[in-house]
Amino acid sequence: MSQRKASGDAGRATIRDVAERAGVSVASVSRVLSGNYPVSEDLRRRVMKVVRDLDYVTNAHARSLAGGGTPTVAILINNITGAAFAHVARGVEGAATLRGWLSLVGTTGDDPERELALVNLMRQQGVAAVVLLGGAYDYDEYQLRMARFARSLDAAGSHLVLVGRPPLEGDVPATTVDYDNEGGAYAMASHLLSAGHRRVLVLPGHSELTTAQGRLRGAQRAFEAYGVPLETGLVRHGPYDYEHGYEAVEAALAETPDFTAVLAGTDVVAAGAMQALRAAGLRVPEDVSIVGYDDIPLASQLTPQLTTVHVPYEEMGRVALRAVADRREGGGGRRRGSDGDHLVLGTHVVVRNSVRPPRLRD
Amino acid sequence: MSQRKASGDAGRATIRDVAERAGVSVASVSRVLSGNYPVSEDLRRRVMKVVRDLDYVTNAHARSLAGGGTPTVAILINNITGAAFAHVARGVEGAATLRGWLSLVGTTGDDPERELALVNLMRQQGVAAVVLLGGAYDYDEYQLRMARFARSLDAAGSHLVLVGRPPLEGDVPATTVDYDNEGGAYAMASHLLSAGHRRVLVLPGHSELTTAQGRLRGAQRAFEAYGVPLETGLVRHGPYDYEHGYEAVEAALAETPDFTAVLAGTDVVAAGAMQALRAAGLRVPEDVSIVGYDDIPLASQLTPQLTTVHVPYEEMGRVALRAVADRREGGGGRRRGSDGDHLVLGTHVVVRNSVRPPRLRD
DNA sequence: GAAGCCATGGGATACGGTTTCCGTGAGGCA
DNA sequence: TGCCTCACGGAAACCGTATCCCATGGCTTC
Repeated sequence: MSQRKASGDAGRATIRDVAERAGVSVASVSRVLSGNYPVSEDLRRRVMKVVRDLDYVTNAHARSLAGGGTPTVAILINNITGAAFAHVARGVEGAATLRGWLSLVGTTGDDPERELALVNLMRQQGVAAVVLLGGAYDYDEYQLRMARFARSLDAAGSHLVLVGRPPLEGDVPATTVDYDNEGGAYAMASHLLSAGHRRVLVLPGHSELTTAQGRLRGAQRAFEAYGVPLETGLVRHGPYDYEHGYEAVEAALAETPDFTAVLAGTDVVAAGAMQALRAAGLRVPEDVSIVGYDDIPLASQLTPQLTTVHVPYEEMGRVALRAVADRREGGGGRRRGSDGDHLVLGTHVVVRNSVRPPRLRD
Repeated sequence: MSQRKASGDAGRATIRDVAERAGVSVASVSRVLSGNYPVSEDLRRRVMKVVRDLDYVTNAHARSLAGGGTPTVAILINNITGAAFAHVARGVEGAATLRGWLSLVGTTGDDPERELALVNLMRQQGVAAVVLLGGAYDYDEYQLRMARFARSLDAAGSHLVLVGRPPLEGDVPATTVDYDNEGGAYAMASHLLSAGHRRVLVLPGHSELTTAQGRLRGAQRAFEAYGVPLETGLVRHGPYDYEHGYEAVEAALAETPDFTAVLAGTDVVAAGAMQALRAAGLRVPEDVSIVGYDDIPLASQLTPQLTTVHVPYEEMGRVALRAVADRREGGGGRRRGSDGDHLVLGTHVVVRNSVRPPRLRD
């Protein structure tokens, strides 16, 4: 009685159960199912019937242990509810599905501990790649940390992909998919400047976030190009959220109320800024112009619709997955440091209705 | 030379490599790592040193094949960029992480084929549970399809969880986590009615979507309770998106322009409706009131901030995971059809600034 | 001082597939 | 008719880990 399983067993059916019931060998069942070996039509029919009867599916763990198995990509994200990240995730997931790959997802909540734990967890899972989403904090430790991740994953036959953050320095086995962050900010600021705005409230984001740094740099370059000084008193740092946009505008209205436009680091920040302006009795765009960054759906759902910078988030996700898939098929023998390790996608300004030439206020 | 692996091997290190290098048996390494068996301090130190040197992590596939392994929950979602779904996903993922569980995610894109493929894929992965997110289309086939999924997963030792849709009929091994959809709509409609609105444009959603049906039913009940007829000419069905909200209001303004409020099936639909009203020169809420449903962040980011129905999406996700975790620990021997199989969470109206008493228009 | 016990470590086996290596039967050609 | 080849089925060796069972050594106890 301690044989194999009892017959009326509740657990899942094994390939042996199928073989036995079909009166064939285990190998034959495997061959029918993987289809990489010629089998007679009769055998195939017999096996498939039992498979349907038993509602059998192969055990993915056993399969990948034995060599086969579905490639899996891990998506690590700060906050799954951020619209931008969600779009990248969709790009990755969509492209993965297209190739029959699986997607694991984990959220780090900006916690380095959790990030480390997740990377290790994904390493255990033997994922083909780990995709890290979102801007990074530019601490000294960061570079070392990522380099360690990259090498660790590389040694395990996996691969690190950074999306939406600057590439790692030195000879690190990682791929970066980035967008022209600074260029977008340059174009956006130029748009405001060419409309005649000179005193612009800038809300770039956290000063230590790489994306915020790039956006601020782009704006600065545009101001320089126009020969307009970017007053430091009109630059306010803070998190990429609605509350920050609201409060920053409130504070600015109290301290330096003579700005005629707001250059927000994010569409969500722009939404907060817009609300605060309205609360103060100012109209958008008649009294104050506003622009955002990201071009998430919110941008076109606000009234007025927001002029903003389009970032190809979903495309970035697709590109990221394609990069790892190619590398995996190409035998991974690519030399490091080659161009394929750093992909940059373009951004562009989307003009909607939130910008007008400035007009004097009382 | 055809022994095991070459020493300078590029693949990941195995437990045997660790054992060999530490001069102990494989069993000892396993015991040190899982920590469920007494080992001497000396042994632990020796093993851990080698583990660090080799940067070894256990192979999750082998582990789960051998009996151990991290439980995994699969989240199946129509569209990952929907804010509501994202919040449920966050709830599930957060609760999963808290317990050391892993989260797989897949998007179905409303395609039954893909849904089936994903359920099977998840079955192969041996997931502890499959969580299906979002409203369902009330076709005849649906009940059968879900019942088949439920039994199939149940037979494989997994479990189906439906979130945000009505429970399955009959004796089906599935858990449902739902919210008081109809009650929320009833309260929301009552809010408008008690403000004095009588002619209300209702945009419930697709007529075959279960959530839309519930929201319409709730509104109807409220109108009945107030003794006000709900005119069918003022009910317009359509998808839950911004464009539908916009177009429905445009059409209504052309055909039946005497409504004083809009009861939107979703916050996003409300955003579209709001935009269309503005485009027609109407003010919100002075000329027309608007209410939404879902209470996604967008609702409070619009101007004016939207009065809407709060749905505890994230909480639902947490509850869903807790349900499967409990069932798994409780030995799964629960009788079916008991109360634990259908959980309903409450909804409530969140009053913001998008409703005013009606006033006559020209 | 000897016997028994507890604390540890090691060897073997099972988990569920894939795949290689053979064996065997059928069919073609001389 | 006999031999060789081709095509497919079956047995067994892994994949990497957990765990059961047993051996061994030191220590307690009589």
